[in-house]
Amino acid sequence: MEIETITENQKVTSAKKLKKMFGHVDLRDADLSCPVRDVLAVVSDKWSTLIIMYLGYYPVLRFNGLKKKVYGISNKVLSERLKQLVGDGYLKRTMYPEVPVRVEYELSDFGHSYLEKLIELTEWAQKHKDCVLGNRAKYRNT
Amino acid sequence: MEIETITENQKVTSAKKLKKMFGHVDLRDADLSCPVRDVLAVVSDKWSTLIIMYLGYYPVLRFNGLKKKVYGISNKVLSERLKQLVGDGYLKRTMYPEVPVRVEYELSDFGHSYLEKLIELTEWAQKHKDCVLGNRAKYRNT
DNA sequence: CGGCATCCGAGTAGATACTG
DNA sequence: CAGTATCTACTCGGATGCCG
Repeated sequence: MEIETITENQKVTSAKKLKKMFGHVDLRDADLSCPVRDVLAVVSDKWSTLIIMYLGYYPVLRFNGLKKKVYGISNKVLSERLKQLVGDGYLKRTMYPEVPVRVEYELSDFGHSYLEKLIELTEWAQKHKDCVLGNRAKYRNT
Repeated sequence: MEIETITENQKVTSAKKLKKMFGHVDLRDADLSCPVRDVLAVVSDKWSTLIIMYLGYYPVLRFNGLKKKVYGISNKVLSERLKQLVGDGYLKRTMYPEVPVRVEYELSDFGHSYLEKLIELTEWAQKHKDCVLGNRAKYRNT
């Protein structure tokens, strides 16, 4: 017993969903036309994920605040990611034209919706990490 | 009306989950100690995702079969990803010592479990892609 | 057929310094 | 404070050729 058993039925269901998703898409432009890939690009990114998670934890953070939380990120990358995340609508950016300026970042509703998915995924990952690590250990005979 | 509304309650729930997840983790080694990140690494990868999805669609595929399906992937990367996916337990690799050899890849139960998560995420992405693309269009004034 | 070894080019991250 | 600019270093993907 390693993980919960996957029934044949579930497999078929998955296959059907996949068929609906890209069964009709020509293979050749699967990654060109795929907007999903595009959206998923955010998941892919280590820093973006951390930024979003920290903003789910601390509702509002400023640039240097984020920089402290997201340990190890450089100015450049943080600023890039923030711009991208704001541009894609995950974050809301509010600027207060004081002196010195104050800029606050927080999750948008869309960002929160995304965060929920991200948390689900993370929970799954935590539940199964031992499985992966176990497998990895077993194959440590290169 | 852009996306389903996120209630305050949901936000609080997310925050609590996050707290449980890494509230106790020291920031400094968040990405060192984080096994989740590790597991998530697979999601991050464009090719791995495609491989897993195609194997959810076609139950069994061989090297060159995969290469045809996962259009545009190079031998090197395919072989790397396969090795990694097999090593992490997502895929099962069966070799038939015929001449010429035949090697078949299929999803393990763990892989199927992962695929379900992946599909969920993809469905979410599809549902929200317009939102992202819309946002992106709005911010096209750099 | 099912890969692995090698080389090369492009993109990306990181560190540091500087500006409104 | 909230970034931008620049330079370097390194990784990663793609193409090609070879081997059991």
